[in-house]
Amino acid sequence: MEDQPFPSVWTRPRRSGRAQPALSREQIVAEALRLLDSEGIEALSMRRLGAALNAGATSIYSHVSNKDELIELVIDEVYGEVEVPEITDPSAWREAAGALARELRATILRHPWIISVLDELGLSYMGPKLMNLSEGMLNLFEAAGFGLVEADQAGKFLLGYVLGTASTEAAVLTRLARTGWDERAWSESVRAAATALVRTHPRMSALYAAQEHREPDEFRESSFTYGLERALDGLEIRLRALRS
Amino acid sequence: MEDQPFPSVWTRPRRSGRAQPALSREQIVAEALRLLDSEGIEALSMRRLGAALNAGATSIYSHVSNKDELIELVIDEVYGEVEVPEITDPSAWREAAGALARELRATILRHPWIISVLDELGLSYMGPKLMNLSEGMLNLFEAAGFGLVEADQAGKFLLGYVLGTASTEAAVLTRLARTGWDERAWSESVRAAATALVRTHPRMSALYAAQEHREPDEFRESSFTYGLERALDGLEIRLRALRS
DNA sequence: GCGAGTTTGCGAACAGTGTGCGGACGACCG
DNA sequence: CGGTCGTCCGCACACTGTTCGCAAACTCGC
Repeated sequence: MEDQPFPSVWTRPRRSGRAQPALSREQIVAEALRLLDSEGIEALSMRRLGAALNAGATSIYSHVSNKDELIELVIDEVYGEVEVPEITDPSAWREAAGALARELRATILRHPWIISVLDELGLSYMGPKLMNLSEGMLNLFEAAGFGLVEADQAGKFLLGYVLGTASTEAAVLTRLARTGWDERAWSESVRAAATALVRTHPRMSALYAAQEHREPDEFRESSFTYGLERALDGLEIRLRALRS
Repeated sequence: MEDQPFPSVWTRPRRSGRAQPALSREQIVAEALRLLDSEGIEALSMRRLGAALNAGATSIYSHVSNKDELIELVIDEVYGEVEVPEITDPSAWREAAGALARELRATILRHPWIISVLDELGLSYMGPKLMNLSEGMLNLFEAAGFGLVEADQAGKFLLGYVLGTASTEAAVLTRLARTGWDERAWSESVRAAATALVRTHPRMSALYAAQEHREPDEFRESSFTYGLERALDGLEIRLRALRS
């Protein structure tokens, strides 16, 4: 980090050395998260991360065995941002589930790089923060009136929808950030391309024409809300069937 | 490719040369897809792909400007595998939508590497095969009774659920393939880990205990079906409300 | 107080990546 | 026949994750 004109044995400054432990796993994970949020997935290299920590790249390996493991830790950290509402009154379930879904979406959109790392999630669900999230979700849906096993399925259903939808949104956002485009201009160009295909794809071109004057982000959000309501409706009629 | 003892100008075999065009975009995409399916995402390097085509790595760049562009082409190819059912009778919509959802899930699970490339999907929806898919989906939901704009939202809802759920499944599968584990053994170890957390996570440990003797893949599928039914229910009551 | 052992930091090196450059070559057009 | 064009590809560059081995510093038993 601090450059050294003569890297000779004598001139060595303080060897940076072992002053205090200097590096900790928490620090590393936090810095990785900051790097990811500000510059995206391809900015996270071990060398850059090391530099950001005023350390060498390989120093990280004392606290984390792998880049994959590091990413798992970061992902679990992100899961920790999601707060699961607690309810006692079963009639409050719908609002609570909706709030959970919205918060999960917001979390994904706050860290859009997470979708390029989705294939690591298969194991990371053993992470403590995700365990808490799952536990809270089971709690929520049990309080709503589902049995334990069905509460799990209901939760997976809702989270599946949110994950799929928000992933698509995040893909658009990262693409825009990478190319430096504006979301409005981009959707204009898509609309133009779609309207050029009237003959083969009449509904698509009609669809884009109908949405000419909508703000893209407001449109994305209202689409999300539409699906969320349908999902909650589906759960609600199932709950009604269970009660009778 | 064919090794040459003396790479001198005279001894040169036939320079392989320009016999026939030898490489085409279709060929490259097909070979990339084969490579991805058989060995996963990290096996796809330009050098390996070139070698698989009996060509040099950089030859590919004449037909495709980028690795990212190549991946977009491959993704669109995969979308082409999804067949959208056509209906005329509105009452057949539920079955048709369910079939579409199942087929999309099957397609994702057939190409599980696709989730590690999800962040490219943001633009690739301009690909012709995906356009066809979208057009067909709009058709389906319009025939079911939705207006054009709402048909789009309904389709995004259903596909969002499928994408999210199948992504999670694919993540598990690729993880297993990478580590060489068996799905059954893996779910056993997860269950063991979960039951050890009774104090802090009672519902999770109870949940895993209750599912001790289920076959993991059958369980995944039934969870998917559960969510699919809820999603279709949600759409159905909306349709009923529209009709009255 | 002091040597032994463990932990941490890190420079060098290795195998591998995507891709720009420039040359070579075959095919086609005038 | 000459020139231009598109394709093929070896080389090189800047980068990646990770291993190895060594040096420094902290911890602990005596």
